[in-house]
Amino acid sequence: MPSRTRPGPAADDTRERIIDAAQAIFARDGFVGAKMQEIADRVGIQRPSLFYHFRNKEALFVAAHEQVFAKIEPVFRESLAPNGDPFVQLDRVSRAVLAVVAEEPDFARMVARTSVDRHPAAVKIVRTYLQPLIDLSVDFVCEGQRRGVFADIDPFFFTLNSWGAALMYFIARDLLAPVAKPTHPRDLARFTTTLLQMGHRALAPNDRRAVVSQRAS
Amino acid sequence: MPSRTRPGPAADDTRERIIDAAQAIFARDGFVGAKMQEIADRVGIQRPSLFYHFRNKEALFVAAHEQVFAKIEPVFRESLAPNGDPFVQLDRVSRAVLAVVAEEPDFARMVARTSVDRHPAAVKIVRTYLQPLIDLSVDFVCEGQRRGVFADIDPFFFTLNSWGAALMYFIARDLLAPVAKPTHPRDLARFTTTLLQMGHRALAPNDRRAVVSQRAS
DNA sequence: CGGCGTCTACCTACACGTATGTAGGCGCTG
DNA sequence: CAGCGCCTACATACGTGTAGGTAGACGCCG
Repeated sequence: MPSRTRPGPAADDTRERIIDAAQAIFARDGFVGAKMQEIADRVGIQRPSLFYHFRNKEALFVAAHEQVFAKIEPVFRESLAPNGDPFVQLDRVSRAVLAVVAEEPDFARMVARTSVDRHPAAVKIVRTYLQPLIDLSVDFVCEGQRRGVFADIDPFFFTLNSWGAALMYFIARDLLAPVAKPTHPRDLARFTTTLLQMGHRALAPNDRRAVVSQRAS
Repeated sequence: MPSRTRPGPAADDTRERIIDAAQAIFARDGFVGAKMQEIADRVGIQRPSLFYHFRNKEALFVAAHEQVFAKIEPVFRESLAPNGDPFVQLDRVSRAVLAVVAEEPDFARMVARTSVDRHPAAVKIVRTYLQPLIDLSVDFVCEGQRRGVFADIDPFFFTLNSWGAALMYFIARDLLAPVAKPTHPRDLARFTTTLLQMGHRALAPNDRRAVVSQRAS
């Protein structure tokens, strides 16, 4: 437990460096793919020393994810704070999350990985840290729908759609287009937000005829 | 290679069943996470028998993905065939892909996994099978932009955004909401298409004022 | 103030489980 | 009887976690 009375001066630093290294490795390789040896190498210590700081691989996995979600959660929660105009909230959360993710691309990969992985360790992370954020999103959409501002589509689907759209870019970018020009996060936020806003406006309860006519064609 | 002169009556069937099982396991666990033992169990044969049909794990991995992309690729390519109205193409490809994916959820997970995984085996799959589809999407957006129909945003970003939005639902659905009511693929396609259409219309070169005014607020 | 015990942080060496891939045998079927 | 398809048994490699040891910092106490 972190409630150590007087931790050695260097030890605390090492613990931090282990978590940082673990984040990068786990983000890239997932729980099973990640090797403790590589994490140790990156920190510059011997592998068994990791077990001095963390009980086992899963404990390190949890610690690494805890740190990531601890950074994302407040940003997310504040952006979705009640505001009056759901579209303003949508705009805020899109920009805020993209800003965080843009400077720490590992974040996006970790979130994506835990979503895809069915390994018990990953599932536990999702249940504990990701699910609440998803719920928050879903509640937000529901509230917007209750007020008749958002379209009457499955809020859960809408939420996942949005998350997928936002995350995919950072996940696949360096793999698929190593030389792609780095789009500024501001522009990404602009497009994503606009996309979602327009989608919702188009499907909003009080203006649904456009969609119906499209489907009829 | 599948060019076997006269495969025994049962052998060919077994090979098929191995690939089917492998698809499910690889989709769930990725290359490293998947265990040959579990694949063999599911087929109902002993593990070493897998090596009679496939040289090694990676060969099976490739075969499983080959089959998936072989089903998706033509659907995708035909939907994006030149048509005149890019929005019609957008609509077609969205519906077509979602229809395929809806009846074979493993497809979505395999595509997502290979995108996230950095394992050499997965990277090779992406390079060989996924990259061409991505390129096709990017070309489609570029063509739409050249004609002034689509907004002038990074086509690569737009493509990944769309893929992410479409895939995420099927990836995370059963994990995050085991009891969510099953939305009909038709409705998903409707929402996704409309979202993208509206986003593009809103950002289209000849009507960009709406966006600018939104950003100014 | 110097010697002692102890704690931290790390090391080397190893035990153990598990996963892939191979060697060789056996039965069925054309 | 030949060979396909599958089996049992095994070789080998790798990855986690443990046992136990060591160097140095620090408090303490005679």
